[in-house]
Amino acid sequence: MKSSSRRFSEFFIPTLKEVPAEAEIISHQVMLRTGMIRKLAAGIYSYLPYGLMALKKVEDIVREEMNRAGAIELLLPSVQPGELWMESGRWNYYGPELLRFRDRHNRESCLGPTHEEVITDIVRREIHSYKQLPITLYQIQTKFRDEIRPRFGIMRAREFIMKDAYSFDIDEQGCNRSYENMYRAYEAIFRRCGLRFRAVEADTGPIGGSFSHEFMVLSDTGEDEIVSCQRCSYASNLEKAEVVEQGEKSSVSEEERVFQVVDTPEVRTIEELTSFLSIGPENVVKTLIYQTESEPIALLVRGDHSLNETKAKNALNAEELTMADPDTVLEVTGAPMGFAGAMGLKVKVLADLSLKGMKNMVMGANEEDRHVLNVNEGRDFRVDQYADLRMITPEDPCPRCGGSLQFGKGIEVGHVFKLGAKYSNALKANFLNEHGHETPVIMGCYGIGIGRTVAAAIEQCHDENGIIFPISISPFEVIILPLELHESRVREVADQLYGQLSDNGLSVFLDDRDERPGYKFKDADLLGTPVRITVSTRTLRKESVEIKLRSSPELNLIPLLEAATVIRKTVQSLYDSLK
RNA sequence: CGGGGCGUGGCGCAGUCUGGUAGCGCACCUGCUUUGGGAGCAGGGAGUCGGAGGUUCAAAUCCUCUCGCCCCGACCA
Repeated sequence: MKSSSRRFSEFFIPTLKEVPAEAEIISHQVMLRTGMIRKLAAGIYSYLPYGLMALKKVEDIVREEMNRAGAIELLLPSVQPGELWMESGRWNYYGPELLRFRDRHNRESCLGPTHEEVITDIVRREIHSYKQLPITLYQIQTKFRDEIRPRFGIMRAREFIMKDAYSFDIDEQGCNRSYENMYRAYEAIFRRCGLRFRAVEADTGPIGGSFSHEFMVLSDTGEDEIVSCQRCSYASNLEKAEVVEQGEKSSVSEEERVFQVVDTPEVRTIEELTSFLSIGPENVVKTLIYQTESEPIALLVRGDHSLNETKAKNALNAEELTMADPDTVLEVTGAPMGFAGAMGLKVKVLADLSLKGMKNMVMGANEEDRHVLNVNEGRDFRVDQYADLRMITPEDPCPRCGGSLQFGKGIEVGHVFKLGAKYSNALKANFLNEHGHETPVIMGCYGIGIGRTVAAAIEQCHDENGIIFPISISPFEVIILPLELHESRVREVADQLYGQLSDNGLSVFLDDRDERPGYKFKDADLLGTPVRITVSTRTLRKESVEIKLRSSPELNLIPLLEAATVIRKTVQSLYDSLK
């Protein structure tokens, strides 16, 4: 008998009737109610048996697809020496998210939030020749990131399980192939998990690297905003989405009018300004004073646009970018916040492309309670550099094909990066190429949040009664509910079916608790097992059992003699639908 | 870290303003009845009221400090 089959009475699934107050989103609520997880501390969870089973289902799919793609599994330590992080330069860069401590010998250590350093260390020690490349290594392991604010249960925990893979190639072309290969494996993985997802272009963040895609599960509870093209396959994280400036703006051909200062008492925001002056926000230049790690700078965007800090950071090549505090604003502009303008600024000025050539704009006068009208670049202020600095809007066209864009939310469950030689250079992971030259290995890295994938699946597949598991990640494939345990025939048939299906390799959950029918139905719905079999005196009167899919309200009777076969086929067809 | 909120049997909450025997629903245990959508009756067990200090004849309740958790923001796979 397959060991994954279980009897409720001999298993441990502590279900909850009421929703714990701490849970906000559906997946968190339902994972607590089904007894999948329990919280130990903020962002730290115990996985109870039912939750662990779901995690393992996802892990198994990930392993199969990674192995199929030629990746090789290993397991790296979670405690890592600080030394290695100092060598890569991330000891200082990573910040408080990296949980650091000293061991008894007073050696700096940390809990691994990711494993580029460790894996690169292995490769630098063991790989010396192009003949050993390419290679892709992966692990499924617990990570720790000391998040400022963990939330949504397992969705954004401090301790979490992640599959991380790292590819090593002799050159860029090879790395691109490895990247492609992983990208395709990811598509296969999430498809098999029964998820509606989209791969989007993304910023690389602190992991670094040259380009990257995020795999987003489409869900309104997602924390990331994504845009996708309705016509072509373009999809992107909102913060990464390029804006293509199209055509000439109406005001570009205008005559430059006479510069004019106006009194605007207590008018600070764009809304206040546009209603005070009765103009449209597109005629206003927003002057934002920011602070990088080295200097204050001014960023200009149009009044109806918002600044994309990621783009600004990249355009400036800055490591840090934060809104300047009121004192800095006063120092740079000579005015309190709300009246900043670009005229006469000593700091570097970057402007969004949409402002290029715009005439007779309105901006702050760098003087309290004053704005200026008819401001023109060149004549009245200077721009050091034009760049794509703003957030894309629903009015903007697709940067690839010009089609219209759709905005939505997503949960990031996977991320693939092309790292290039960032870590191999820092850690001197070199090999000898076929010409005998020492060359850095070219790396890629690829993560999947295992727990987050389970949570995202629940977020996407549920109804008011509980989970509707895609069969591929459901802890059990079939749940059997014998309704009247005191009836020996009911119990016998249920037991027999349980044994028979289990022997056939199905994972079956037998609810053999002496509970009333309603209670069992509710729990079965909560747990979300795809196929439900009910055995009762009523069904046995017709020498049948009842079959119902969790995903459909339809009830059907199947004759006892055919039951096992029909159930097997039903399960199989559910798997087939995920291919 | 800034703003807001909450800590009272396992879970969900009332009681705190106005100090005076610690309560309700669910869950749990025993018995009987009940059995197709979270049963009924009867009986029962279970709480340092987050912690420390203080005020008071008397503190869940008032004061001070502290810890934990949740939400919003900044941050982030």
